[in-house]
Amino acid sequence: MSASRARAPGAATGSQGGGGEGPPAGGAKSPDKRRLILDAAVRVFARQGFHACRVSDIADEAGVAYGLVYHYFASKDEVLDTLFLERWEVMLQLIRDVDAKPLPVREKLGAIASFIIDSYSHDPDLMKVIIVEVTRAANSFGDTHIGTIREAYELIGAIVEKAQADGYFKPEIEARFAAMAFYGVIEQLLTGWIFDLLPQGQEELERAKWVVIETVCGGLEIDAVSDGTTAGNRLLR
Amino acid sequence: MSASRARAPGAATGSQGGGGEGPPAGGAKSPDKRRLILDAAVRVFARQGFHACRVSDIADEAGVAYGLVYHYFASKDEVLDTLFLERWEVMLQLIRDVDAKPLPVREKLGAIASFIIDSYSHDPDLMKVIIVEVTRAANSFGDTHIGTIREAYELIGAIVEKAQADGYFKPEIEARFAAMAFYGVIEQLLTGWIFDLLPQGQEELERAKWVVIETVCGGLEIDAVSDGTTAGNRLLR
DNA sequence: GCGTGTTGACTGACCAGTCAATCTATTCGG
DNA sequence: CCGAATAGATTGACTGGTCAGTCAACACGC
Repeated sequence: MSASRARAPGAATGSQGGGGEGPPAGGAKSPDKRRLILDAAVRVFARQGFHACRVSDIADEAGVAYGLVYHYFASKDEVLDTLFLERWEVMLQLIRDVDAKPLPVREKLGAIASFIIDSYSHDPDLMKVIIVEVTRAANSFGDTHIGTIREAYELIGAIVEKAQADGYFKPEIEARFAAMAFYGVIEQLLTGWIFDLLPQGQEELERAKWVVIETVCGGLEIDAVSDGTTAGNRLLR
Repeated sequence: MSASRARAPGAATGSQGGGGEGPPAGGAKSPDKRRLILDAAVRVFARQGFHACRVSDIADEAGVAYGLVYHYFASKDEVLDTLFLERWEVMLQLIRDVDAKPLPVREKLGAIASFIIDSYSHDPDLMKVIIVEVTRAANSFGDTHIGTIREAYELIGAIVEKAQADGYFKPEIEARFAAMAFYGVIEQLLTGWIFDLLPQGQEELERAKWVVIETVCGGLEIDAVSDGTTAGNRLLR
């Protein structure tokens, strides 16, 4: 119906502190059913996929009645929209913050790669859902959020551009392409973990951060220590 | 039900020569309705997405009766399976062929990147469908074809491994990771074109091949002329 | 006794897949 | 050569099941 409703004003990440499921116990209201539904949806979407699951699966997983899902969300779509936007917004903010700091490119891009990989490490299901059902779904959801997704690419592109202007990165590789390449490497690694094509111990994830930077920056940087000696030996088609 | 049927033994790419739609006219049989349906499905899947389209949309697009789709294919799924396998098999063969030739890594990987980008250039809709509906769909189809998809990664990984053994690529970046990175960059560029986030003239596509190689190989290769001087300056956390 | 939260049975639409009937081409006996 | 028999291609109305979303009623705090 009326386009997007955009609930969830603040960041609202936190909570989820303790472990148990059980009833409220404490004094305050019941622990935000809305959040309960959202978290359950992540699990269900990750397990069965957005299209293959029913709204009742989400309700069951959350342990609430079917109708309550529609009390908090206008539609099944809105549940996914909310999950995506909530997380993507956090990432956009991180990129902006990182960009604002006076750091070398390697560290800026490293911080972004780390954030994404840590996000996966912290909540693999959520990242799976975002990537599989939104980011990579050119039809349906990808189309709806294309503007938001694009913003991330542009922000990264701006970082690359600045690095080029400062003489750290080769100017002949267009910044937009470089940004896509950088993001593509990260997303493909996540995909590898999601599909279980790549080993995913804590150690591997940590090492992957280094690999991303080493691979991409290595190719983007002007050769070596900018000593002048080894510059432009084999490139320049 | 019974798993895969795997029609389409040969490659069977070609056909589709002339332009017009109209009735057969000539003498021979009507031009392979099966192919007609497959080609129509590509267009419909690309336009509406696999889940959002109805089988009747495919039949309409192909200009055949609804039931005929089921004469040639056991299910809607099988149509997509066929499209994917048909194309992926061609790519796997190309990678094997390239690997068998005695070429420098840059040229091997360049040939693979070129093939994929040319495939997109030649039939964007088909590549869009394969990437969006299969390759990146961790649930449903991605799951079904995971083995076939993985084969491509492994083949590329083997190329990287050999390059490492020959001393062209850094041994400290695991070959499997490097292969994912390489493929990830390409897929993300295609995604950029599919979503219209990146300019896509013939010139851009051609240039992209170079960017992929320059970026990835640049990061993977042992620094410059392997002089020993600039090695391991800032890495090794 | 009002509003927010909560329940779950119900409905209306939608669509994958079926099937009996019709059409077309090819074979073959006479 | 012709017409009957056979097999495959083609048609589209119909069915059965599934599910997103609705709604009337109930719970409960203030």
